[in-house]
Amino acid sequence: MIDEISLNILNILQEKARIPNVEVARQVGMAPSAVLERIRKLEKQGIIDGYEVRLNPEQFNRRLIAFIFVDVDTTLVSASDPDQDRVHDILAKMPEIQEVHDVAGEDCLLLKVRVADHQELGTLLRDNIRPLQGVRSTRTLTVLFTHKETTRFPISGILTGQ
Amino acid sequence: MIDEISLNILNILQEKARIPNVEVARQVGMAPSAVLERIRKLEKQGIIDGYEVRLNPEQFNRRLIAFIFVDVDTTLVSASDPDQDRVHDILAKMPEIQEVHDVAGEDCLLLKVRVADHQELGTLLRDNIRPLQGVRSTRTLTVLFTHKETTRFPISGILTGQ
DNA sequence: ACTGAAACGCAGATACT
DNA sequence: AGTATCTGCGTTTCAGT
Repeated sequence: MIDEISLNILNILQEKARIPNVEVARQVGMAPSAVLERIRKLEKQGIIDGYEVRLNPEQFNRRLIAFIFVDVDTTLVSASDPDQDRVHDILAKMPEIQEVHDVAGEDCLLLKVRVADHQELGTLLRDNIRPLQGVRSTRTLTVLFTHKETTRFPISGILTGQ
Repeated sequence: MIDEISLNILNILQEKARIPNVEVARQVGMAPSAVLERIRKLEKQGIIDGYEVRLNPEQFNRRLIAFIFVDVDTTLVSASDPDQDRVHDILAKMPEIQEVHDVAGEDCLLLKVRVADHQELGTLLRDNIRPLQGVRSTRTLTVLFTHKETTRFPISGILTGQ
């Protein structure tokens, strides 16, 4: 279980992760050493997975988001050399591909990619995705406008595995 | 434009954002004050958008990811009170919904949601999404397994708007 | 735009409650 | 699991280059 204080600390860090420990302590009204101990514990328990810098995709010429459904022939893949990487592993290694999911009911993978423009998307599909062994077909949805995009989710005290 | 040193700093912060400034300075071989100045500048330029803590969804009972296509009747919405929030604004305010995109070619919205289980997904669809004015239908894909999920993207010196 | 010095504030350890 | 205290170290400002 996780208590109100730790929840509070996590909420503060979700707003702005790169702030001094004392500042967190002030906001929760505790001694810095106590807060530090709690944060260390949350990290060790795997509740806190890490700290990331959020970069502006626009500024790095990554304006286009696309979702790609990849129809994979799994029988073909399992029949080949078992030592070789599976399609999803190869895809996961490509830096433009941010997400690789197995989805239910469609017998395929769903990718989220972030590229500069439609030309780069075309290149990625033609040169890196379609030629993969086991890939039967792809279907691509490009994003026109993004209204919301966050990794945050509501946090509450109901913790599992505690 | 952005130079090699700033690129280096950003890469270090992408690995672990909550590290001391001196540590970054050591890794890039510069004085802490110089690194601080660069980071402040990157923040002010909007290249660095913020710093986030990465929380483990498993530990907060958010095991299920779903992608939901929401077919929206835009004519109906524009005919109603123009002051009222649009469907995508209402959806964007729901904390379980992490992403709201307009997608090309389907005349609909694509949502990414993160919930506890299929029951919670059902509740979200039935009580919060389908009743919205203008929502014609929804189609949901649930994720069976996630092979990769990151917000990182390759960064290079080719900056725009500089 | 970077270095180095100095003042200040924080981190992390310890002892104790 | 908390506070109080202390030392060493990091942060931040500023003058100089």
